[in-house]
Amino acid sequence: MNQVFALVDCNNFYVSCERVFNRRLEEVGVVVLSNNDGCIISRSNEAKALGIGMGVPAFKVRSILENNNVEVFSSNYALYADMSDRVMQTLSMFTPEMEIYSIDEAFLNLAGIGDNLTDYGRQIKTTVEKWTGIPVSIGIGSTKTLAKAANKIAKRTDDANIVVDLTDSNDIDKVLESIKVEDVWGVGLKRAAKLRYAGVETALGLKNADTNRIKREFGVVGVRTVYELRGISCYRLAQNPPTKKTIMVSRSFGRAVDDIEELKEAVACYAARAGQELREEKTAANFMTLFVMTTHSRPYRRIFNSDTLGFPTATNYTPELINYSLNALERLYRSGTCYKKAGIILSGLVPENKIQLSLFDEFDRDKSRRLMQTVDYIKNMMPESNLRWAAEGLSQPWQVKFSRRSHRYTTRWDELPEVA
DNA sequence: TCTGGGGTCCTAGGACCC
DNA sequence: TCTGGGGTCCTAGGACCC
Repeated sequence: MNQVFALVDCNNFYVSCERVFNRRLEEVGVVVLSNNDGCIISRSNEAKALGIGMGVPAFKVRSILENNNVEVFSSNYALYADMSDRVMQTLSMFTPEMEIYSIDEAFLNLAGIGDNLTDYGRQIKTTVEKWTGIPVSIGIGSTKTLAKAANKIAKRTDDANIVVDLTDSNDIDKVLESIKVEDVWGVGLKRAAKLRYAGVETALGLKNADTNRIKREFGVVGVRTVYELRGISCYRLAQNPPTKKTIMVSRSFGRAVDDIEELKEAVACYAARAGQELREEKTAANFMTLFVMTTHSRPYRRIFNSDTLGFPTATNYTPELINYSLNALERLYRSGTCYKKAGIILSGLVPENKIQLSLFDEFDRDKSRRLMQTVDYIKNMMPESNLRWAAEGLSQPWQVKFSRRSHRYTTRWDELPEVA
């Protein structure tokens, strides 16, 4: 049987989440900023029309924002993650198999659904919008890359109800010709420049490119993209989230930090977060890398320094992770230097029930596991409790800034929306 | 003055082994 | 003086994605 993929993508996702709880934001320019209110990472159509680019630093478009009364929000990840869950749950009712590809996108397997895929797509779209308040775009194709392309077309069409189905299309080529090569899934800045230099400017051009040449210039990844454009599927649906291979927790500070005590708090905080994620994944780490980054300093250099170490026994026990990370920090820290960012990368992840115990292990693993279970439980049930390890500090002056965050409407009792 | 965070996969090259 | 061939594993870096 032929494969059929649908790509469902939430429109301007973060902005749409804000709009669900704030009617005032309909039909006006809205943007959402990254951590520390640094960059623009989500824009309403009105904001896009003002020429505000994706990923641009907020300070560069400040006057545009102010002159046009654009509503500006800090990121509210608790809200977005919860809204994402709702969307994904709704989608899962329409397919036996789906892959959650990112916070705002999912691939659905629609093979065997029948002839009228467009109708089925519309049904999905209306249901998601009705149940969650989030508008979505849907593209359908015989490969993931074609579904992505179809989605692109759906997004740029004015008709709000459109679902683009390329499996039904006799003139896929005509559609592909209208897509710029840099808009093809898997073609980024570098590859696009090289392709254009070689005279390939559209998705159609890439589809018809000589595979030997593509292989030479772009390796197997490039060839796969060409095949996918030709309707030969190279990427399967990845089911029930594949286990992570690394876990990274890193943040820029709200301000420059030179005091090692403050740095220690931040690092302990990231280690605690990383440990929690390990346990959520039911994995333990064998390696840890700590990195720190200095502020920009003349002449425009950022110094990045890192230290990797292997644990004697794979672990997901937070106090242990904090200890190791603080030791690593002592090695990296140079007094008199201003730091702007730190982060922890955990790798060599193994299932927690398959930990190879060291002969000289002195920890009571069972006791520590129960302690972590209790801590995680309290944190999940009572996020407002602010339960944390002593090493994470109390006032946390280095904390990331979210000066314009909306309420966490769906995950905090104390921030429920009010009905006037 | 102010530029996010979290991932994956592939490749080339070096170390090492027989 | 001549100086093989094949394989694995690991790592760093590049490119891409959202």
